[in-house]
Amino acid sequence: MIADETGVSTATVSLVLNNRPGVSAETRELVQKTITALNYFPKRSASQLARQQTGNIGFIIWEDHFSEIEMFYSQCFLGMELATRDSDYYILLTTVKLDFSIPANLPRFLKYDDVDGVVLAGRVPHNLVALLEKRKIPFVLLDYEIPGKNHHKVLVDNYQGAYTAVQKLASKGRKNVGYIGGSADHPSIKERYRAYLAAIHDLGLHPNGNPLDLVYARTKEITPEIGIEGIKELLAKDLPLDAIFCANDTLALGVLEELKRQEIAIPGEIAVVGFDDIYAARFHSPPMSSVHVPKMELGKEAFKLLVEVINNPKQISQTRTISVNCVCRETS
Amino acid sequence: MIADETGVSTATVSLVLNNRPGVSAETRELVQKTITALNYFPKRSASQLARQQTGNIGFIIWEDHFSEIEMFYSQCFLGMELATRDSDYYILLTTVKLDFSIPANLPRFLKYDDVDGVVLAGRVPHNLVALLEKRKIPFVLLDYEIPGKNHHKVLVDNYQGAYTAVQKLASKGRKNVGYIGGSADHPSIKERYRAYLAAIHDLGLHPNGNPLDLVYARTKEITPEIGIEGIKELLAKDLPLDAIFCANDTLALGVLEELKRQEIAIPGEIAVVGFDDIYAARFHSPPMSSVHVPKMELGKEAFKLLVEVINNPKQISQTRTISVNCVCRETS
DNA sequence: CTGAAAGCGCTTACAG
DNA sequence: CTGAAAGCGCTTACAG
Repeated sequence: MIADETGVSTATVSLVLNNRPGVSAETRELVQKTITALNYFPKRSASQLARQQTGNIGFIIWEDHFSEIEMFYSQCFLGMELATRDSDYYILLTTVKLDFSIPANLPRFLKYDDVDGVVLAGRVPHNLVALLEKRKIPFVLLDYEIPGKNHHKVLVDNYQGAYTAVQKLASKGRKNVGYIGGSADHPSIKERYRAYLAAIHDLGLHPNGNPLDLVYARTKEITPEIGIEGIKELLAKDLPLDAIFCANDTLALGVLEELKRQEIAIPGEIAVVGFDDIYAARFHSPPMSSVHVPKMELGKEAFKLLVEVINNPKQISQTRTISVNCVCRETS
Repeated sequence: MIADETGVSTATVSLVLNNRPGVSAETRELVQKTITALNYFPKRSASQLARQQTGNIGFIIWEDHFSEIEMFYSQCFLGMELATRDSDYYILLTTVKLDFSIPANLPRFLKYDDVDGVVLAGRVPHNLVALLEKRKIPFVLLDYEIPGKNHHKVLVDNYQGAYTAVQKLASKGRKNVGYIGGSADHPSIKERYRAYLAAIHDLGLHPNGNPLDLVYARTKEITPEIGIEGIKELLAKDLPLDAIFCANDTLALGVLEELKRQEIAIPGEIAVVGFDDIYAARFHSPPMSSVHVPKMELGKEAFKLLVEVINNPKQISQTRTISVNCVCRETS
């Protein structure tokens, strides 16, 4: 079409379309011009076929995560979609169950090899990851990792975030900082807990020398109820307690609710800091202090990493860590 | 590949692949077998190129809607994605701003003609819709309509839902049912309001003969705060009031909050019913009564309609209405 | 620097 | 019922 119009060969048109050398300045300009004049765009399927790529990348997320009120991963997706706009990639979003059987539950785009790479957001079935490895499909994990495995991944700096949060609490004069957490087997939560312990130790925030006295850490799936239970249990101990660091905002929401119910002043008597900075935290009344995680950034970074991996599949596994900071609002 | 293995022509393989007549039972079976044996799948880009289609459908949503805590349209998307799995379509999800300029903000898949059709979820820029019409790209509106225009669309039965809600309230002996709404210019909200008025009239729920006394309807964007304002204003009138129907759950959440603050018994003194049945409604304490909207169904239906439109572009505009029902929980 | 040619892997009339 | 052939619209060596 452009070739007809300009009298140049399609080969040359292809070269300028893909911004490749080997074309004289004049022809390039001529072609360029008629391209914009005719509002021409190359047909995707044709170039894909010729290039032997798909131009798609998959975004896989546990269906529960996608529907969660936190919208953590939806925001990651959004960031990724935004980043994608400057590229030629399209994203294919699909959800999976954690209880994942192959090939029954395999996303279509994996079954039919319709993606050049995949990002896996949050907790995903390990056998899915194993399949990706076996099939040598480039992928990166987003806010998740599999212990003992070396995968490309982008993570939140959970340790730094939690440490900073406790530090801030200490800097405001809090002496007895408790911890409430669920999902203790989750890598991220583990890190946050580890950082809490370290900070308590480093900053001399031991209550009576035994920091575990102010710790409520369970393996159960995180819900506001766990937060409620946690704060109840901690309060029942009747030890000095003037602040709580929660492993995430959902828990903190529960904690706040219970403190309110017991008419304990926030932050007067007890300060509360969460982690993730979800919408509900910012819009809570009073607005909640939390470790802000830049979710869109995470998605963007995952995309960038994935593209690198696609272009250079055998590079060694990379971990990209996104730093975070604690934003103080009215609960601390 | 399959052709080589079986000694049949690629043309024949293509026929069985696409389940088309004109192949003997034996050859068909032979081909079928080696297809599954070799775990073969046709290459998408090749068939797309030959068929002159893209196999993609776009899902366009206002970015604010996508990030809203209600997750209404995310759930629609999910339902659509699920429906899509039995088809050959992939969904390309993208967000837009309401303030939409062409071509600057045109989604890539529209710019490059990479979709066979589009579903527009919720409120979308009207100039975008106009562009779709002009370009003759098949599309369906999901939970939205443009007054005066005849588009393919799938809607919630807002009228029936609202009417039923008021009816239920009446059946429980409520005599003075108020209304609180925002976004009064939104087609769905209008319908709900219209149904409220009709129900009040039909059921003889006039307080003092003037139903508008118990109405708080604003044009402002819906937020819990509008709900708070609304109930405050209604209460200030000091008229008999024993129930509130809210145009949606977000408002109802605000109403509930304010009633609690004022220590008005729910539903003892005032019953509250919302609309949409978002997560936050079900998980509110106490669980909120609401008109349940099957969001995943909506997405599924939109997909089905779109496919029909793609296959038969010149059919006259269809409106598919999804019926809803009021689920009574503890606030009514 | 430029074009002719082959190839990517399908589908679709068209003969036979 | 089946195959040979052309075509879909690009890209990529390869000559010149």
